[in-house]
Amino acid sequence: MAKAGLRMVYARLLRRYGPQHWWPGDTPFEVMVGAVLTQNTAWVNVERAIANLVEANALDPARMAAMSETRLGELLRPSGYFNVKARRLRSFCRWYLATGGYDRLSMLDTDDLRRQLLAVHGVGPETADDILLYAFTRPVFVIDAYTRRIFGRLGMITGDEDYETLRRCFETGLKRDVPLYNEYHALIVRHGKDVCRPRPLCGECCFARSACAYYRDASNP
DNA sequence: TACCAGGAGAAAA
DNA sequence: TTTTCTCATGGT
Repeated sequence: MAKAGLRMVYARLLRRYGPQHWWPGDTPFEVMVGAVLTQNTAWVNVERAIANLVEANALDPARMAAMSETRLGELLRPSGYFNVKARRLRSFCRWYLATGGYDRLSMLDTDDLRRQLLAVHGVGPETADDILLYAFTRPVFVIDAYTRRIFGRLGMITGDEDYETLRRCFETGLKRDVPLYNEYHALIVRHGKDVCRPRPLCGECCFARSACAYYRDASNP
């Protein structure tokens, strides 16, 4: 993928939306919990589930690991897939405690930490990379559905490449820079929510053609 | 009413 | 190995 194209899209997204100040979460552990809960789920519903955890004084790896899946599922209900996510979060918390928590995990190199995350039940490539970038501040580019849709419509990718292929595309096309990866992914999500929807909701973005007319038209901000 | 949302794992082909 | 199915609440 053309490096100039990647830089151009970033510059235009940043100019249009400004810094997004991601990830919403007060602690690295809360970021990790949010990364699991947001799987195929709107963030507003994740916030409700996290609020339930805080209210129950359960936003803690030891307490979540000790809680029954049924009880944890009740707290996670607003985020959807609550039975699935209760099991995944308990698996994650058991792993997190067994490995010694944040300080010990921070000592691992990025590749090793990524391999360990991917071995946890319920942590796939996107969730692992969310955690690496936003909780451990590692230079890993997160690929999500918005990334595929936006860059597919721009004609820069086909959109059906496998995850690792796309991650390499972005990481080799951009300098290894945590603040850049952080902001770029946040802007992609913002633009995806804003105008680059699955179906046309406004005239700003072309949904009928393979390329995105919005970014082809240099007069747009 | 139908679609969509910051995926992942299991089952089926 | 690749594709399809399942999980679920809440907003638009």
